[in-house]
Amino acid sequence: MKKNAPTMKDVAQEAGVALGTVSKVFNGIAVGDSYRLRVETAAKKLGYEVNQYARGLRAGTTYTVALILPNVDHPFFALLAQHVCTALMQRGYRMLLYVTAASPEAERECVGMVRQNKADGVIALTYNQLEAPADVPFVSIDRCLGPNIPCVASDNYAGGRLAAERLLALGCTRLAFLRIGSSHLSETDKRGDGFESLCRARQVPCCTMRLNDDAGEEAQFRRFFQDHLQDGRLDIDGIFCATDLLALWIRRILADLGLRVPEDVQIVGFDGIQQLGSSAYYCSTIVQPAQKIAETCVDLLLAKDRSNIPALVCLPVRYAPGGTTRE
Amino acid sequence: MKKNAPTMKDVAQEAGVALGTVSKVFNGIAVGDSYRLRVETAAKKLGYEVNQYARGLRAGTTYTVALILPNVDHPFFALLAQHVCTALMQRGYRMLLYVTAASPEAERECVGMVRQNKADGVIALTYNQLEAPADVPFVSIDRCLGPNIPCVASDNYAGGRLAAERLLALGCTRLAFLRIGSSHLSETDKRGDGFESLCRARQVPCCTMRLNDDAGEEAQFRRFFQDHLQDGRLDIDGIFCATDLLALWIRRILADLGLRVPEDVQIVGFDGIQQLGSSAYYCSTIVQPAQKIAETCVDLLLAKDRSNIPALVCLPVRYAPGGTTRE
DNA sequence: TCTTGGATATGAAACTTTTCATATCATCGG
DNA sequence: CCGATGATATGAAAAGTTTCATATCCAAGA
Repeated sequence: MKKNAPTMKDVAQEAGVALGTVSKVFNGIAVGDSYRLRVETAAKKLGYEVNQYARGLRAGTTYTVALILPNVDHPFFALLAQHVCTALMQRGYRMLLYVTAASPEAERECVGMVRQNKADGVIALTYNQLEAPADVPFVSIDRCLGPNIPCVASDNYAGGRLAAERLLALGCTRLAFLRIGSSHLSETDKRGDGFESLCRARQVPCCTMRLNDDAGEEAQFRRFFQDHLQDGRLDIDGIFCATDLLALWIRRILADLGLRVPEDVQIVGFDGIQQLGSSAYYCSTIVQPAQKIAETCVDLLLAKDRSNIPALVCLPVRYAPGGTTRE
Repeated sequence: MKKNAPTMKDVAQEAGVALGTVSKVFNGIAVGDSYRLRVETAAKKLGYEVNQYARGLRAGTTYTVALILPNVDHPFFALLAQHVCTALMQRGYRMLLYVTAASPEAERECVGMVRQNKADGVIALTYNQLEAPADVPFVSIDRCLGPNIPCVASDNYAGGRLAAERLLALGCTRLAFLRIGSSHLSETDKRGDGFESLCRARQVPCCTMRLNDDAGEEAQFRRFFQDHLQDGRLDIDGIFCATDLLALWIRRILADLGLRVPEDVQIVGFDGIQQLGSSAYYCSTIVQPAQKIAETCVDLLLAKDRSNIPALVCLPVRYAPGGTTRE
């Protein structure tokens, strides 16, 4: 921090106006034009900039929002972080980023850190159910945390149905839903619900594999596919993976087993990350509207009128086909 | 921000001690044990937490560092952001993230925003040469900004040499270096220098393609390869791409042209992003030590003794081979 | 001309912390 | 037993802003 930075007092003196007038100018409050001009030129001359800490102390508003994410090297989370950051900056706010590695303690700690006075609001995507503070505006992504905490998510249920619909439209007749990790009661769980619901409605066989994330994931998947392999042919021809990253993984396992995508099996992922869109993979995906999610979170958080904030906002997803030309 | 949060005064009253004593307790200054205990229990009872804004105002230290990046949905930048965030949190700091979209104005604006008083220090990776403020600790990544601004980077030159060495070791005899965008005078330019230097030393032919990033990139690449294509065979058998993302792109163009990787052409990228490591691509990469870079930046920024800060820190890279089994 | 009203500039108070000069206390050497 | 010493608690001042009650000004209406 600069040592002897010019203060409002300096600007006021330079401009020959009162302290309060300078304050008004920098807060966009009505001030006579001649005054405004004098203040602005004086401020420019002195190189004055508002001290956010003094402002935060006095006014209680810091123009800072905290974003809490499990990590940011997952492509979807990175996208989210970027869009939240941009949306905030457009509105004159800055973003404090916390990464938790999905550990419950870290998540609680992060919420604690922003709890009292380190941010005007919090946007969080947590893997664990935690108690959101009632005393700071809070928006949750992908998980309902409580009656007064709005939750923003993709329409995961519709996304799951869409995935099934598209696989069927592609001619698949025996579907599977694959996910990793035990249910953590988030909105994302509804992907599977939607998928299975459509399968039931169309009376299409659908098997589900929920994988523990604690041990030997890859081996479990290999066994799963070997169980479904008969005479070198898979008795599954359409797979819906709960995330794109999982889709990439599955795709590689299938390749190792000598199965071709999309000729032998069709794969649909979920997230809409760039890599999967690459035609080299031939996987389709259900695209989450990352930018829309980010902007919705920011708008909800910064809403002046906090009287009727919705409990859950589901945003529409879309289907993006994979590449169609074989390498 | 919480409305009527307990203050130090409340804690002091509750504990029956002076204000200054409470302050000392929260700043780790020597205090009698009985006093410390009383303060701590009182603080816990009241749910008191230090108000960072009052502290920032009075003490001038905010325990906040700004990270300025062109974007965060590039896998390498995401990795960097994550490691910087973690390193800062471990040291009791928090991270303010700014994304600039690489625009010169946005970069200058971001530096301006943190200039006076919004952060204890700045870590920046900028695409444009800009004037770093002298009044706030500043560390630059991948670009030397001035005599008093330390720059942290991978050893790009050695990385370029390593790439050439490995391609030759794989049996390649006619190499090419591909990069996108005009030189922007950053450390990353040295990748090409190192690569070409080793080619010269070994007397291996090496052509370089620098691509303007303003128009028809893909078409330019296609033409480049078509110019080098004779009777369906490429007169290049080893390609070094300046970044992994470019490598992925090139790989796809080659596939479209009917060329196989790695049978017909070997590709080495640079960055060490996860996706390229995936065996589905058969591209090798020069891995940048993202975590080490992040930690070095943070340590340099937070160094108490600012008397002998190095001007440039080059960190060692390593070679990571691509997948070896064909799908 | 005098009053009234609206608009806007003024300056002191408040926000919560850290810092620093002063006050207090116990200990120790003489 | 007394004065000096070192350690540590105390409380006022200061940091730069916003807010609010008050003061000022100018124009309009009587």
